[in-house]
Amino acid sequence: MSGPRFEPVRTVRAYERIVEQVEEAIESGALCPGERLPSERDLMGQFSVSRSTVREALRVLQARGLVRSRPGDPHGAEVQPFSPAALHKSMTTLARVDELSLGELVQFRMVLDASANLLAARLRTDEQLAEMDAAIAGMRAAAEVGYDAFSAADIAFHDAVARASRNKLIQICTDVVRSIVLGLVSGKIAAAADREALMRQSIGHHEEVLAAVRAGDGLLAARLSRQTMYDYYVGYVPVDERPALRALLE
Amino acid sequence: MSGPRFEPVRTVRAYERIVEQVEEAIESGALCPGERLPSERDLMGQFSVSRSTVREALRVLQARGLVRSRPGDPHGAEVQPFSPAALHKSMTTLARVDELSLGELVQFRMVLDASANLLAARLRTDEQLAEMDAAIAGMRAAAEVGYDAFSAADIAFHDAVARASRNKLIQICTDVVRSIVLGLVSGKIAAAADREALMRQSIGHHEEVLAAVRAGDGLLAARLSRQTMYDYYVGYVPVDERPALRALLE
DNA sequence: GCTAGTGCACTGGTCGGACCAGTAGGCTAC
DNA sequence: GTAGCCTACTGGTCCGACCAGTGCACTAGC
Repeated sequence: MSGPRFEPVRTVRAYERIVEQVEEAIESGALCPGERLPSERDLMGQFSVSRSTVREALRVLQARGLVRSRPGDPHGAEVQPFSPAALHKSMTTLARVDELSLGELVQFRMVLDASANLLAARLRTDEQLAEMDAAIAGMRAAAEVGYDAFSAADIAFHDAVARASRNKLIQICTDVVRSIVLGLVSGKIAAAADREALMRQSIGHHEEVLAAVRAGDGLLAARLSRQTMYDYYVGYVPVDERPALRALLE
Repeated sequence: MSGPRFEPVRTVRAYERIVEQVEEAIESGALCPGERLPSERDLMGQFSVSRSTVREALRVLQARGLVRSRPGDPHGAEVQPFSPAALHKSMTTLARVDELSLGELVQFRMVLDASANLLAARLRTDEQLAEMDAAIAGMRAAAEVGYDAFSAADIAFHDAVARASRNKLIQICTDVVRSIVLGLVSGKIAAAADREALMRQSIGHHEEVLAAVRAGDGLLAARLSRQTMYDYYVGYVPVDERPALRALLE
């Protein structure tokens, strides 16, 4: 009964075809980071379209973080090395549209950080362990300076752990979600009256986590890191969201 | 010694200012999904720029998934509800550029799915439990039909678990990473000679996981789900990446 | 000889105008 | 009252133009 299966003809914009072709070239490795695209005027010849169309395609590619163009650059747009900037942008948008609550974000960080610690405890090298040591030393020193410095050292520690997990997706998501969370609460933390006590407590917690990582006890490291994160942020999470956070603690 | 601190003047393109303004309007809620932007010709008046500039801004907004324009639509571009499409796109790019290996992706799925199961075991409602039951029944029925149907039912189960976790970030990331993984391996699974045995085994594993969720045993559900995912995909992961996956298993 | 300075050719960013195919909704003819 | 046409408008694409900025070759000076 069914005749030849006709598929709906999807009209494809000219600039989309260009985006697809360039994207394909980059993803297939035909174009490597650092290499240059031809100039817009060359591209309009190669694709047989007008410059407006070429430019719209380049805008899309730039929005996706694949290329970057600079006015006056005689070499054309530059193919960018991958950066999680686009990922970061869309996740930030997601959070800002208020689709995501602070509780969900912190909960996600607890999940990611715990997993990173679990993996780090089992996969870390001695150099990575040294990095974590250095980061905690930095936290201790920075606590005397102020919250901003402390926060930076704190980030360095978590980054070292994430790197030790050897999972780039964990690293990227950790980075993205953390910066969103900090954007939401860093002002409140900096203004907190008892932030010195908070920082001192946090250093102690981090030392315990590191000890577990050093000992190779992944489960302990994961549990401690969850608890550390919980204690640090629970005060800023609305009361009705806290039970969901506690559901992650044993 | 240091005079007044001058910051470098960052030249901002006209179209970027437009993107920022519209983005702000959407993220602040001044523009809601479903609402329409003025026509391009109106916008060029409001922003005092040419239509090319307006269009470049719209291309960027469209690439970020915030608006969508249709040729001939007399009402102007439509503000889109948030969709993880942009997130998906950038993560897919990341995977295609080979920044992400299959091992890392599967490992990330293990982390997400285990967390979703842990939370689901502790937060699920009876309706959600019924959804999971239905999904497993669907898997059993679909296994007779073929791999595609089975895969769809499998997805339905994991989605139900993710929803029960009550964390939208987990749901979204689960969805995105899963579709990338499936894009990489679904062909191989469909072609596997022993896929019937694989499906039957997988159903059994899922039933065990669901039993743990039903019993409220979050730790068990998490461990079983990690193991299930590992067993299902380990055959497609390069041998040298497998130890990292096993590091997630107790 | 080499360096410092200049000029040029070309770039991307923006503008304005033009045409086309498509759509929605009002209007007309039945 | 309804079916079908008409029109005003849309977004997609093209063209040509101008500007400010950049890199490089060339030149003038040491």
